Amino acid sequence: MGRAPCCDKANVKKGPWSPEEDSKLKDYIEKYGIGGNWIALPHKAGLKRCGKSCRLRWLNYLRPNIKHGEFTDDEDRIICTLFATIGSRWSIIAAQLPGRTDNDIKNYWNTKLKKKLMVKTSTRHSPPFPTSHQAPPPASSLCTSYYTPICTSLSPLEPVSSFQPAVLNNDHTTLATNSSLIQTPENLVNHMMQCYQMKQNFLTFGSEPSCTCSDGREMKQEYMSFQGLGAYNGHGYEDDQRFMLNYGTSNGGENVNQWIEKPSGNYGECPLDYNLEDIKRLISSSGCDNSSFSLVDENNTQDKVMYYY
DNA sequence: AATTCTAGCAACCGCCTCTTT
DNA sequence: AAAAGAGGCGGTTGCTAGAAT
Repeated sequence: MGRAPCCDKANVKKGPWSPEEDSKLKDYIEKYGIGGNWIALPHKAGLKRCGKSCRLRWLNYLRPNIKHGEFTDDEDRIICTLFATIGSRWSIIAAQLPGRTDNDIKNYWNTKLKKKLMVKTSTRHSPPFPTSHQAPPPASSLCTSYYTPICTSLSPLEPVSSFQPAVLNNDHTTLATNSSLIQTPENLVNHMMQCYQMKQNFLTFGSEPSCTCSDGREMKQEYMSFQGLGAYNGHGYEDDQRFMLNYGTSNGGENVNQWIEKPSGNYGECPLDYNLEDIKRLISSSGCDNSSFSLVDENNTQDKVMYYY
C-alpha cells in the first residue's frame, strides 16, 4: 500500500506553466510568502496545481536571482570537483553555485558536461595523479551544521584558513577537536597531501567560529592553515617546497607554527584533470558510488564537505 | 519540403527524511 | 513510540526546437 497522494491528481493541472499561472504564483509569494505550507499554497493562490509543482516552479524558475544561460568555466570546475567528491548530490552542488538550481545543474551535467568530460578524458594519456583510492577521508560526524564555503579562489600559496581538523582524519574515525590528538604536524601534512592535491583552490565548508556537535555541545573551532614556500610551476610544486603549518585552538589553547617539508610525491596538476579520471569512472559505472569518493559521512549525520580543486 | 533524429530542459514521480501530532 | 503529513531530493520522462537526412 502506497502513501496517499499529496493532492487530488484528478483536479490538478499538469504540464508546462502558463504565464498567467506564473504571475499568480509569483504575486502570491511576493505578497504573502510561502507560509510554510506548499500543499495549501496553490489553493490560496488560486492555482489548480499540486503544491509540489508550485514549489518546483518557484525554486527552479520564478524565485529572484535565478541565473539562466551558459555555465562558466569556473562553474564547470566546481561542478566537476563536487561531483567527483560527493557524487550526484545536486542540491549540495547547487548550494555552491549562487543562482543555479539543482535541476539546472543536473540537466547541464547530464546533457553537456558529462559528454564534454568524456571527450576530454578519452584524449588524455596516463595521468600522473593520485587516484581517488588515496583520496577523500570521510568527513567528521561531529558537526551537524551545514556550511557554505568561505573561500573559493585561493591561490596555491595562500594560507588555508578556518580549517577544521575534525575532517582530516584518515582512519574513518573522528579526529577529535582536541589538538593533542593530532599526533604530529608532519603526519597531518602528509595525510593531507596524500589525500588531496595542494593546489590552487581550497574550499572548506565552515565559516563559523564554532559549530554544534551531534550531542548538542558547542565545539570550539580549531584552526589550521598552510602556507607554501616555493613556486607552483604550472605542473606541480618545486621540489624544495615547504609548507608552514599553523594550527591551534581559537580559545587560547595550543598554537603551533612550524615549517614542514613537502612530502614526496607528485601533486598539483590541473585539478580538473585530476578529477577527470575519477569522474570518468563515475560516469562509466552506472550511477555514483559515493563510498569511493564521498567526504560526507556514510551515516549521513551531516553534509559537510571539504575539497581542493 | 517532409521526415527523422537529437539535444536541451521543464516538469513529474516516487522515495526518503524530518517534523508534528 | 508510532503514524501521518509535508518538504526535499534525485532519477526519469516527455515535449519542443533545431539539425540532419
